[in-house]
Amino acid sequence: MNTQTQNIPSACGDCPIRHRAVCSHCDHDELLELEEIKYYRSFEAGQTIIWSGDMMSFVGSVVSGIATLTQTMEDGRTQMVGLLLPSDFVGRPGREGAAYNVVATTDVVMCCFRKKPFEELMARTPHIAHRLLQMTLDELDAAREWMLVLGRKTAREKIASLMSIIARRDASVSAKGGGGSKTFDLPLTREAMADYLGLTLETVSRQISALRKDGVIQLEGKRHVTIPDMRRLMEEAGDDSDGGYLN
Amino acid sequence: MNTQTQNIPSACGDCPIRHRAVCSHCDHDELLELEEIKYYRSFEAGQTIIWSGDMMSFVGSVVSGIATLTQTMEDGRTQMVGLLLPSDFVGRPGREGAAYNVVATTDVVMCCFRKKPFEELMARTPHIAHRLLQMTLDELDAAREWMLVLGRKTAREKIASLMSIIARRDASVSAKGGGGSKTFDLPLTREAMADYLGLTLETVSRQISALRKDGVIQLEGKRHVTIPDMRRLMEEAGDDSDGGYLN
DNA sequence: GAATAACCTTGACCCAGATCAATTGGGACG
DNA sequence: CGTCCCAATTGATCTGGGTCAAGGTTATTC
Repeated sequence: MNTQTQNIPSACGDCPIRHRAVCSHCDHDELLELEEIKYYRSFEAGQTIIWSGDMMSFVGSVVSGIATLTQTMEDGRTQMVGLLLPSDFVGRPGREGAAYNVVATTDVVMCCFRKKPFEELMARTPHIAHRLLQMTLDELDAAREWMLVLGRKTAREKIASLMSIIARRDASVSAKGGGGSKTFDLPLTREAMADYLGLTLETVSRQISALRKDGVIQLEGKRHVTIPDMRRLMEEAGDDSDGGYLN
Repeated sequence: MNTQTQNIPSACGDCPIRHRAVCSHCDHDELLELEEIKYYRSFEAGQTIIWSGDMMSFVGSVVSGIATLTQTMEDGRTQMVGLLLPSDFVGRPGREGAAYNVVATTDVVMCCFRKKPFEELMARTPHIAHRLLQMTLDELDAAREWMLVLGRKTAREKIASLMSIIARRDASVSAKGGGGSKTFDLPLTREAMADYLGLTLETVSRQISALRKDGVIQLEGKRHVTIPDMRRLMEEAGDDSDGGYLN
């Protein structure tokens, strides 16, 4: 029952992603121009936002909710290639067709721009182009990080890596700081995690159980996760521990 | 013994990558500015060009030769996350440290720019920033393509995918066109292929032998490959065949 | 509150690819 | 010409994660 009213910002000044999205470097005048051509769209959980191969008439930013980028082979094997959180950019200026499926995992609100006007605006507005370059470089880094996970990590390390990534950008730090205990809700089903990690959903389930049994994570219900010790989790993920991520 | 003289272009006008690199959209004046701050560096096969974690004082383009981007875990597992061919860009404007190892696979000549001056120039020169955005978006697409390979393809499909990628951008089309027969030299050792594909070198060797036995590829020596039928190779790679790649 | 349907967990078995190990082939060099 | 070295091949065996199958949990609907 997805009847919860999604709060759609009226003006860019109120926008929750104002300072992280493509528009974050824009000054007042540029923002006014953007405001001219923007419009909001809502999508329900499960709905496909863009079909791979389709013409793409708009680009935009995720305002709220979570979406995934996936690639699928003819025989149905699918691989997630991106996880879109609020402020992430969708679409590719300067290209006609979409290369991936974009699917709403939760209810999603997007701030859209028709592609043509946006491209023209971008040509005139270095702030936007520059910010988009930054964001694209960040995504490229994330994709390469993920290639290491997919190519070389064990199933257990993969799960730990996923938990650590979600924890780092999604989590609320619990009251008793100490070793850095964090809590969050998994935004993905077991199957979606499997598609992200190049595993089967059974293996995902087993490894989550194993990490729970070993005390690396705690579960309440199926989705609510607590990480008692981030450092421990990072070790399990095979990451350069002590990499300075603690907070 | 790598004593072969590497031909270093003297002026940008003579440069073999003039029309594909970051500078490809530059007009005459912009090119002059770039020419001011550029310098060439040569690296021998096997030499590390940039160490992960090091300060990066320059950015630049590969002029000739082949280099790889790799990530390594503490226990030695390594994953290649990029293959740099002539005209590819190295380095990340707006970031201090290098995130990956860059290693010369063959002798390499690079056209370098000190980072600071390049960043300033970029801020003044939309043509460069725009071209860099394009190239970064292309790399991101390639990385995501590769995530599907790493996460979901079998060893045989992985090898076929690698062959098909190298063939598509590296190959000379043989005289008798027909089904599109192609020939090229593998620029990578079996071990490097393994690191690219998330496999062991033994598995790479076995699968190459299998594809040879099945007539999908032909080998002369260990490196020289002929693809008698590109369409067949694409099928083996599990790619959307008939995707319109034939030529 | 029973029925349906997602989603998740757990078990038993199997196989693709890893691991360990031996051998081959092909330059470069004395 | 032999030898040294390194890349590559091939074989034998092992195992992590896939596959197939059987429940278990919640939430939603009537």
